[in-house]
Order: sequence, then C-alpha cells, then structure tokens
Amino acid sequence: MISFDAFKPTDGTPIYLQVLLYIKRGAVAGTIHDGDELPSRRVLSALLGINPNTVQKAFHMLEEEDLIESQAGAKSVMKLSEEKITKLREDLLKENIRNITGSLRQMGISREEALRLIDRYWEEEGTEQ
Amino acid sequence: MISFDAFKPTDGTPIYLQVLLYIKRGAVAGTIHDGDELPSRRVLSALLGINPNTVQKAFHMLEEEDLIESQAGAKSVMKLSEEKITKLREDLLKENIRNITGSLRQMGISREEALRLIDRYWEEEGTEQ
DNA sequence: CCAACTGTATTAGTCATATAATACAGTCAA
DNA sequence: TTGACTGTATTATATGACTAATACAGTTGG
Repeated sequence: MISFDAFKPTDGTPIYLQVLLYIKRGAVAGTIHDGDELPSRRVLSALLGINPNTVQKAFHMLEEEDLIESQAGAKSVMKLSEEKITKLREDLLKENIRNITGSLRQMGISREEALRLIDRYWEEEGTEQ
Repeated sequence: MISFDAFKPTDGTPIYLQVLLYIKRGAVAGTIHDGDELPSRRVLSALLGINPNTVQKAFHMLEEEDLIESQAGAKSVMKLSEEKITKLREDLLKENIRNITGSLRQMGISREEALRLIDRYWEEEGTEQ
C-alpha cells in the first residue's frame, strides 16, 4: 500500500494536483512501483483531511493518463512501465526547472548565483526524503 | 514608464499574481526603480489583454505592501528603498528555491544532478532578458 | 452468503478568479 | 477652463476548486 506520510500540502497549488504530483514523483523516485495498491478514495481523503471528491479528481486524472487502473469495488492499482516513468521524469523536470530558471532570471540572478543558492538550500533542508 | 514587454503569462498562476510578481522581480533586478511611473490600470489591461479589475487587484496589493503610491486622478508611482528591495529579494528567492528543491528531492533527484539540470536549462534559454 | 468495504455518480453550496459594464470624482496638460 | 485621462467603487455573471451529503453497484474477506 502506497504511503502518504511524506505528503505535505504547500502553496496555492490545487490540492488534486498536489496529490497527483505526489504520486507521479514517487513513481519517478522509485518509491512507488508498478502493481502497488493505492489507498481508497475515502481512506486517503480522511488521511489528508480533504474531500473524497478531491482525491477522486486526482485519481481520475491518473486513470486518464493510464498510470493507475481502477475497477468498481476493488482498490486502484499503479500501472507503470519503464517508458512511462521515463516520460514522467522528463515532463516533471521540464515543468519544474523551466519555472525556476525563468523566475530567477527575471530577478536578475546570474547563473552562478542561482547554482550557489540551490546548493545552499539543498544543504539546509536536505536530510529527509 | 515601466515596460511590460517582457511579461509572459505562464502556468495556472492567477493573473493578478503574475502582474504583481513581474513588478516585484523587476524591482529586484533593478529594471524598475523608485519613482517610476506605472501604466494606468486601463492601459495596462488593454496591453496585456486582461480585465482592468485584474490589474487593479494587483496594484491594490502592491499599494497595501507600500511598494507603489496611488492618488485618484494621477498615475501610480513606484515607492522603493534599499531595505524594501533587499526584503523583496529574500522573500522571492525563498519562495522560488524552496519549491524547486522540494519537488526535485521528491523525485529522487540528487543535488549534483539538480545543479547539472539547472546549469543546462539556463544555457538553453538564457539569451534574452 | 453477506457485511463492509470498494469505485463511481449526482446535486448543491461556498469561495476565489476573472470578466463585463458602469459610474464618479480627482489630475493634468493643452 | 475643460476635456481626456487618472484611481476607485459597485454590481453582475461565469468558471474552477473544494466541500458536503448522498446513492448505487461491484469486490472481497470472514
């Protein structure tokens, strides 16, 4: 059963997207595997303190992307492959890094300083995971 | 008069926040200075193709943060100081870098790989600004 | 079998974002 | 002065995100 212990709601990003991203990132990180069972909509919503419909929205999108498999009555299951994970990794990286480099350059931060800042922040909060 | 030529609406971030951030980042980058005139609400909204109320919301928040000064009938003006800029810089950096390091670590990316990725992406789209 | 759990669907309400259409009073330059 | 521009305010509408309360049919384990 996939664990949501490390799930931390952050900024103003829609909750259903955060749930969706948490699972995608876990798949990329290798902490979530093909065939892994997901918590039920009701259980996960109670666990995260959010509405079952919000979890359903995230799961429904994962289903549409063919990353999980659901059938009425049974728990949903991860449906991963090497190709899917590779593609996920590329998509997530592109999305993340594009944003940060754009913002930092708009602030007039040089590449050297950007690298220095990333390095420093990684050190500061880099023990867990 | 502050230029919005480099303004590019990006992801799902609320438009009023993007306008607000554009100005804050410009102040940090040194392309927007104390005393600079802002375009009027109506002109800027037409320029960006958005609603005047959306611009008003951004400007109103800047006013509340004491970063601009407005009086009915006249154009709004930037109200910056060294301390304000320093604080802005810290806040924006914290907000940006926290997000990226968190996401990348959730994906199981190592610090070395993160630095390598940032370095590469900077190269790819780093000519403008 | 059957009770307790699943996924799925529907309807309703709240809140934030964004647009639209005005209205009014203050400023500023010709 | 006066007309065209300012900031500011109000009301209405639409959409997306989130919550709430149900309902129903399929599955699974004891």
